[in-house]
Amino acid sequence: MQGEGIQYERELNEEQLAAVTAPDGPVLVIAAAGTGKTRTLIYRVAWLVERGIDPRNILLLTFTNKAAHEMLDRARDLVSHSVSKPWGGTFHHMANRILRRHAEALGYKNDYTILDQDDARSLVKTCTQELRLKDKHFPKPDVLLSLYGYAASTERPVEGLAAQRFEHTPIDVDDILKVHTAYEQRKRRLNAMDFDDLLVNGLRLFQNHPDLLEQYRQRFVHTLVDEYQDTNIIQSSWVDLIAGPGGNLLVVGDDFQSIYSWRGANFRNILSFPERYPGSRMYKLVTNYRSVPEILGMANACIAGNPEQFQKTLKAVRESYRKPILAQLRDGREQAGFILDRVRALCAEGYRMSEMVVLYRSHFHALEIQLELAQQGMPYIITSGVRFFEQAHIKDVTTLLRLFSNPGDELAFQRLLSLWPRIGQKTAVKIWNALGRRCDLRKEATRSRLGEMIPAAAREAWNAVDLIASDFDKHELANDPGEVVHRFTKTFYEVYAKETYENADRRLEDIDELINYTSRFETIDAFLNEVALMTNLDAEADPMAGDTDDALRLSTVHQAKGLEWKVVFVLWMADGMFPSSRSVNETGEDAEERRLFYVAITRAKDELYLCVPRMRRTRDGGMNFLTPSRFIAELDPKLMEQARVF
DNA sequence: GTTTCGGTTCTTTTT
DNA sequence: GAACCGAAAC
Repeated sequence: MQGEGIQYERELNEEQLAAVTAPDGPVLVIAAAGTGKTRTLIYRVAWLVERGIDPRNILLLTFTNKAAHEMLDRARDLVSHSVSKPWGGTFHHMANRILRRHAEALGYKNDYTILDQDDARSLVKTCTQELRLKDKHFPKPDVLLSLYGYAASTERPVEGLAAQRFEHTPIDVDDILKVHTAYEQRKRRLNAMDFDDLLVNGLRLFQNHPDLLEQYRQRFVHTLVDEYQDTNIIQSSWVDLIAGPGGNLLVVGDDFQSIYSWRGANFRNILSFPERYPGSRMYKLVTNYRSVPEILGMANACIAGNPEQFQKTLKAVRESYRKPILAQLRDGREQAGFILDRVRALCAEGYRMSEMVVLYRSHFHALEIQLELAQQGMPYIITSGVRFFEQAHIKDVTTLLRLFSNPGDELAFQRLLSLWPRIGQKTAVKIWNALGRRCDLRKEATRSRLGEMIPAAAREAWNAVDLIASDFDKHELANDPGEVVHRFTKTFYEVYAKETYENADRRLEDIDELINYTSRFETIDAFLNEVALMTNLDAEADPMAGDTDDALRLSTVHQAKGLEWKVVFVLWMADGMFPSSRSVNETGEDAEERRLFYVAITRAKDELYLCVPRMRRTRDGGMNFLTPSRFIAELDPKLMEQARVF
């Protein structure tokens, strides 16, 4: 496709073409699963550029880094004749990009630190400890953080939410608030923002500084938003401001696939778009190219009864094939056995392992099948719970970078010192305070004072860091994050890892991969700025991914969103597991879980297997009988085929 | 007083 | 895995 040669009529269907060539002004595109949503967005960008819009004046917003990369790459290919490139990235990414230039307007310094989940967790933990609230029944940092995060992303006060959530517990809401206040103060003192702060401050910046808003409004003549159904109120307000009333805003989404309400997403943002933007146009994409009609039939049926949605029915274009298969199984072991058998049979039919996926509600549901796959030597890839950049060893080796970049980064300081022998939390805090709550390793005076305070057992470890620090300016290490990590690993962490971890080799390989990855960044600051907003390496960077061998993928349904496979297995279709009892109990509804089930079904192109085990082993060795998932029970049995198992 | 070690328990979903 | 707890070691 060479720029001017895009044949819109030939390359798009009627529905897509209408959306792509929509006139200026607000546009809502309801794009059901597998109807070419990404294609539509990309062609819209191309179309705008062809009509004379400078790509730099186009803003493309997504939720995940992966979607951002995919779209920006494809859009840039399509408009390759143009010199400039569209702006784009995740909401967090864009907020960060803007805040880096204007954070001072909100009382931060522009070199603020971004706290990832792990950092935020330890900060909340410290706050809880300092307030002497740490006892058995006090909520864990993760629980508190999810509450605070939910409050931030729904613009509701913590107080009311806390009262609600801890209603039938002895927990004092005042204590929850005290920790919250302490956490907020602490972040300010550290000049740090967590993920929610990025969005909240991004919005505040535009609300409080109309001059800045105006500047960016002029910059972004056209705004496009992907997965609009997953926006929270902060994100949608931010988009409203950037676009302005009647602005050139095109949002794409599918209310059927809204699955992030637990982190504040509000699918009413998409439902109310027509009212919020009077005169907006709406386009619907319902022609599905992905799945066979049998799978679409089930998808349509499973979601139809949900309340509050834009009703739509997926239209099939593919030829009739096999019905989805319902496999009734004894327990998790039989389930694993069944899947392995089917995978082998399908391979014999000509499918590749990488064309199949095993989906489940929660990570721990995949335990048994993982064991079975490993035992039988079948290759698999799992997108696990812990993200690449949040693994202990990766965080360990980046602490030094953080401290060089921001000498006031207390979290980094404490993590670094805790790696050394005979230094735990208490000692680290003591030394930090003695240094004046700041540790600029580039200053020789700081280094010698630190050296004096280190316990004898930690001397050797300290010397390794001292050496890197004294070389820092001489060798311009600020411009070489990989070199710093490399030196740190060679002179200290390699030995530490071997002493600490059973699987040290694998972890050291990860570190090599990390060093390799840093080469694309010119400075430590540039690297750190990106790293906090990244999740896992293989989703981001093509050099690492791509060449993975043919393997079966295991994934949560959430992580599978937007992807497709020829064959899909869904595990543990039992009430309490899918739908998750926790979700149903907390919200009192199962509509979102049903949407999640819809997402799972619509990932499948050719074949779909729903596994229903009858019982599950409990931790104490007993057996639990399971009720088949309501999502299966409410479907017409004619929509599926019973599997003969063994 | 602190740190370390060993055993135990628990895992929703993500930027 | 990794967070947690209690007990032993420094």
